[in-house]
Amino acid sequence: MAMTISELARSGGVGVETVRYYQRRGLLTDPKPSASPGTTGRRHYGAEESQRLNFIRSAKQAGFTLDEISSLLLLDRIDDRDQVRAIAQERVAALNMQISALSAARDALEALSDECSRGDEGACPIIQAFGR
Amino acid sequence: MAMTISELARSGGVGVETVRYYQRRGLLTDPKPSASPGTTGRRHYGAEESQRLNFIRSAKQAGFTLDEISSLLLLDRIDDRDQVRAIAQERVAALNMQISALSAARDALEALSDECSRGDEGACPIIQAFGR
DNA sequence: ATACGTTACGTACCAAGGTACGGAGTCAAG
DNA sequence: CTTGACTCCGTACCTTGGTACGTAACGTAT
Repeated sequence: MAMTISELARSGGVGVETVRYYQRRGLLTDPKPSASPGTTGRRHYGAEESQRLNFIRSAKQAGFTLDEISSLLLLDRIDDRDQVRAIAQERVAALNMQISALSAARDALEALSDECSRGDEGACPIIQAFGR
Repeated sequence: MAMTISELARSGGVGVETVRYYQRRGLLTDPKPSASPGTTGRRHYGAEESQRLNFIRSAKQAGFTLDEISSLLLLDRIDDRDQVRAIAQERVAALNMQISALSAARDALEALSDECSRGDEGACPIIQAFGR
């Protein structure tokens, strides 16, 4: 359960440098290196840090910025349900907009690509049509 | 029809600096300043540049990088339909994947947000659940 | 005990896509 | 004819999210 930094990184599917970067950003706690084994000890991480790291990964996939993730972690610490929910719903709304935008772009692009393969003369209408 | 750079920028919904940046990147042609009005003339832009700028905007929304947009414009100039179509379909595939990923994230986030508003005790389960 | 792999720490660098700034010239309206 | 807005040009800087590098000290397997 006690992990070194590289084990923690592996458990979260990121690199060691990324873990350190998150620590610098305050997203992961930076435990004092335990002085037990040597004079300059190494840091040890447990399940909690691993969970935090996984949360960061999921939240990033959901489109949260590291700053927003930072806020979420803070709000979780101070137990502010309402704020957490508000941020989450804001993100859901943003995701919905983004999904529509991407869907529209995909449909347009697909239609144009089809048109492009049907005709034989001249350039693809993609640039012309997309430039409207 | 003859526009100054700021009119062109406005027509494309971007800033003047962005137009210049696109010119530096080779995405927009950089016409020689006409020497007709003064000694050091200003550049004049027409419908073609405006269309290109609009194309860039649309393509960016569809998730193309500026480098890819650059390629598309080149392929359009040399009339390489097949390549244009191939790039477009690649992008369609990427868009589909991205859309699924975002939809999954939205669904998860929405479910968690609902759960969060139902319970009353303790912290929102968002961090815990997302951290799995 | 010696070599190899990690760790810690600090600093520098990267890519993408802009955005800002300074200085000089120029155009257009009052 | 003066004032203010705009242009040109070059260069520097910004944000986000990392990645790389160098040094020194450590710990583990042989």
